[in-house]
Amino acid sequence: MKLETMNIREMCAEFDVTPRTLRFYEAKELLFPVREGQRRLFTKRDRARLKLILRGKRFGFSLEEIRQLLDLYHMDDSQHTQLSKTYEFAKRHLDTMEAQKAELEEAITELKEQMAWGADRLNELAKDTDAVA
Amino acid sequence: MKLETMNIREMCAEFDVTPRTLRFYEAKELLFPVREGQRRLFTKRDRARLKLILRGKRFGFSLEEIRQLLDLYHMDDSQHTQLSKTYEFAKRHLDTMEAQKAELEEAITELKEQMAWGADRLNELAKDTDAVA
DNA sequence: CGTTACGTTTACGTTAACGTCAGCTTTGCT
DNA sequence: AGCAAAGCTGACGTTAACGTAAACGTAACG
Repeated sequence: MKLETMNIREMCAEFDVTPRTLRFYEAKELLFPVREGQRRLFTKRDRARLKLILRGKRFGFSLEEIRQLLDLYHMDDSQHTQLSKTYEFAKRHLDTMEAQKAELEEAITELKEQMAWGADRLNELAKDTDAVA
Repeated sequence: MKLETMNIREMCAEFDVTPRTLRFYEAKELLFPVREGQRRLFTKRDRARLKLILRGKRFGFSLEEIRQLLDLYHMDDSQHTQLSKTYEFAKRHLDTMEAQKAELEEAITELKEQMAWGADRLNELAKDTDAVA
């Protein structure tokens, strides 16, 4: 079973992106599909990376930042000398993510407060309408 | 005390942005500084909005999305007819933020796992080095 | 064996979010 | 009065992240 690979259409369908996007990510060295003739075949590794790429984008990271981060999830023993450096990078990244989480929680709280205020206004309006009716 | 307003320099200093950015945000109707002659004076309201703008950016929202969201924090009684609509919009936004929070937590967990793996590698390397030494 | 469908490369176009620069006012200081 | 600093308004430049279109390859299908 060599169904480990997917063609470009299948990738697009699974991740809801365009072919252009996948080719663009390859050009930027975010993905490394193998070739069958001239066609691209995306491996399991590419799918794992793409998932991380899209997630990173949702968090507001640039593709360049994401490219660096991807290495964190592909550390292997061939990178002994870089491992320590990569680990430090990961740690910093973790810090920013936890900061982001804290800020997000604050934002959620504030928004909820605003919505409570809005709900009160709506209730008052409803009461007025009832009184008139 | 009319120190409620700040000039453009003070704003830049406080929020670490350039004058160009503030003028740009005004052009995009994200900020509404009053004018003293031709100069801009940023009010407390502008500062509150800018804070939200910058936060929104850190979460990966576009300025246009942010512009819509800003109204949520400035609902007043002059918007009776729009209040309900705005409230629904806020609710959807809250959902996306909570989804984002969930995803962020997942990402943090995964990254920690990767780092644990990396820490193990580093420990092994240290042991090998000790054995040789 | 033609044509339809899918894929490729190359290259120019587009949008968002500012950066940068030129030229004009206004203000504060001397 | 003179002049530098701060601010203003265009207007063009720039970068990231793709979109879009042209021109070509090739594999399967009727």
